[in-house]
Amino acid sequence: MVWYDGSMTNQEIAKIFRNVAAAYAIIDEKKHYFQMLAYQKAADVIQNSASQMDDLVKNGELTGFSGIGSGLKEHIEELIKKGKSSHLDSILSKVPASVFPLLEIPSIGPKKAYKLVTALKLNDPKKVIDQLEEKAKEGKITKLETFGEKSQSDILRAIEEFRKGAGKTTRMLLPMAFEISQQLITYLKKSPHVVEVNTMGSLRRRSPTVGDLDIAVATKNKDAVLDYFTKYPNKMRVIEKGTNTSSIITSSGTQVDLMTVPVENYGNLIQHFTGGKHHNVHLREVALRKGFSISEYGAKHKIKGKEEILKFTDEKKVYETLGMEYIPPELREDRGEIELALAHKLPKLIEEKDIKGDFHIHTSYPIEPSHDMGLNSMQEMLDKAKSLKYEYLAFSDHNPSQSQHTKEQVFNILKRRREKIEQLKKSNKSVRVISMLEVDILPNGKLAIDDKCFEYLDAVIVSIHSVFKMDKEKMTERIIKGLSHPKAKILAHPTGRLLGKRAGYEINLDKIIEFAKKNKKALEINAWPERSDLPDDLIKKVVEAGVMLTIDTDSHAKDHMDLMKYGVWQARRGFATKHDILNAKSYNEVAEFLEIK
DNA sequence: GCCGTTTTCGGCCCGACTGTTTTCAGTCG
Repeated sequence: MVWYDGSMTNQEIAKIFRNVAAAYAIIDEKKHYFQMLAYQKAADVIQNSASQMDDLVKNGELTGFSGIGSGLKEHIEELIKKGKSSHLDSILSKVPASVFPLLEIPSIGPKKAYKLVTALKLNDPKKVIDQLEEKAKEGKITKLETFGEKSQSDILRAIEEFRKGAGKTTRMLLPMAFEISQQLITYLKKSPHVVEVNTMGSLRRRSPTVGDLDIAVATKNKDAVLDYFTKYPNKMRVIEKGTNTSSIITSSGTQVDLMTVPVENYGNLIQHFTGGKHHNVHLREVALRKGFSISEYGAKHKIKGKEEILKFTDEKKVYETLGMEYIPPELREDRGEIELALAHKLPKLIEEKDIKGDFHIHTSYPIEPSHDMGLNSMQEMLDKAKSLKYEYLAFSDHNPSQSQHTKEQVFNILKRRREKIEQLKKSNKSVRVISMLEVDILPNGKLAIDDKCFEYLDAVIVSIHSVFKMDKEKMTERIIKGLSHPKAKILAHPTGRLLGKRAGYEINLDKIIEFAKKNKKALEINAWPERSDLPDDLIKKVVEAGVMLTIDTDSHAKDHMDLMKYGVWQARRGFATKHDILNAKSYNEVAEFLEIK
C-alpha cells in the first residue's frame, strides 16, 4: 500500500469537511441540507477526537464514531492515503476557491463569502482577505445587493479582529475563562434584578478550552439586566443587544453572551445552553420520540390536541421529564451519556472532595534536575497539603540531570534527599510522605537514573520530556519499556500534548492500556490546564478498560496544588468514578498499589 | 450523508439577532 506521506492532521481533515459543507450550502442549500449537516457534524467529531484519523486509518481502526458512516469513512481514508479525495474535490471545485479563506472571518458565512467573491471578482484565494479589505475601504461593498453601510463597516472590523487572532476558532484555556466569568458573575450579582446567574456552554461543561462565555440570568426585568450587562466596565464593545440576549467583548478580547429568562423557565434555559451541540441535538431527538419538543422556553407537549409547555426552574426536571437520569454538565458531549441516562446507568462521577493526595509534586529541594524545579520547599508543600486535608503527598522532583553529574553524584543527591524526607516524615504526622521521583524515559526506553538509586525511592513516575518525534510504535515501545521497571508505577502526562502549542506525540494507547492492566501501572490525568493530559475521551477508554488512573497537579509551587479541580473536572469528562482514581483511595490502598515497603 | 426502543427507508433540533428587507436571508450557538 502506498501512503500519502504528507500525513494529514485532524484539523486539516475537519477544515476540508467544513469547506464541503459550505460548498453544499452555496450550491443548493435546500437540496443538500442534510449532507451539509452531516459534513459539519463529522468535522466537529474529527476535530474533537484525541486520536489522529491518520493513525486510525493506518491501523484500520476508524470505527465507532457517531456521525462518520461508511461514506465519510471512505472519504477520510482516501484523504489520508492520497492527500485528496476525488469526490470531495468535485464538490469543492463547484465554488471558487477564494470563498474558503473568507469563512474564517467572523460574521461571514458561505452565502456572503460567495456573493462577495463573485460580485467583486476576488479570484486569488491567497490574497482574498486583503482584497476584500481594499474593496470595503473603497466603499464597493455598500453597492452590492443585500449589503449596506453597516455590513461594510462590520466586514472591516471583522477582518481587523481576525488579524488580531480573534477568528472563529481561537479558544482560551479553562482557568482564564473561569476567572473572567467569576468577575462577571460578581458584577451581575450586584444588580437587584438578577435573581439567579450561572455559566453555561463549554465553560460549565469544564472543557479544557473555551471559546465564548455563555451566562444565564433569571430575572423579572430583562431590560434592566441587559442594560446593566452592556454597561460592564471591563468591556471593549457591545456586539449586540436584543430583547432577551446581549453579547459583549471584554477588554481581554473574550466574547460573552448573556441570556435572560423568567425564573419559571430558568432550568430550561441552562439545560438548553449547557450541552454541547451534539448532546443537544441528540437529546431533542430523544424528546421528539417521547412526544416533547424542547427548547430554552420549555418542553412542548401535546395532550389531546392541546399544546402545553412545561417550564422548569430546575434543569434536572428536563431530564426527569424525558425519563432520564440527571446528566452532569461535564458529560454533555454526546459520548454515550444519553444512552446511559436513559438506561439509568450513569456512573457516579469522582468529586473534588474524594481526593486524598497528590503524587506529582515538584519542590525547591536542590536536586540539580534535568528540567525545572519547584519554587517552594518540601515543608511548604506539606503545609499546603495539610490545608487541603490530604492524607498523603508524594514528592516527585525531576531526576538529577545525567549530563551534569556522575552516577555517584546522582546516587549521593538522592541519598541526601531521602534523609531529608525521612526527617519530614517524623515532623509531619498528619500527612503521610511518599518518596518518589519523576524520571525521564530516555529514547531507548531506559530510565534516566541508575538502578541502585531506587533504594532511596518508594516508587517513581515516568514520563517523556525529550525526542518527541518518534514513530508511533517505537514511542509506544519506549514508554512500555520505561514503565516496565518494577518501581515505575505511574505514567505522567501520557500524550505530551500542550493545548494550543503542540499536539502530543503519537502513542498506541491500547497497547499501553493492556500493559498497564496486566502489570498494575497507573496512567496520570495531569491537571495542569495547559496539559489536561490524558484527554477526556482517552480517560474514558482507560476507565472502560479498568486501568487505574491518578489525578496529579504537577505542581511547581504551592498554589499550583489548587489546580486539582481542573484534573477532577477532566476525569469527570472521562466518566471516571472515585474507584478509578488511585489518589481517591486511602494511604493503605495506595501503599499496596505502589508496593511501598 | 447518517442512523435505528416506529431499524435498511424516511426521517433528520430550535431559536435569537442583525441588516436590509416590507416578510426575509444569513449567521451563530
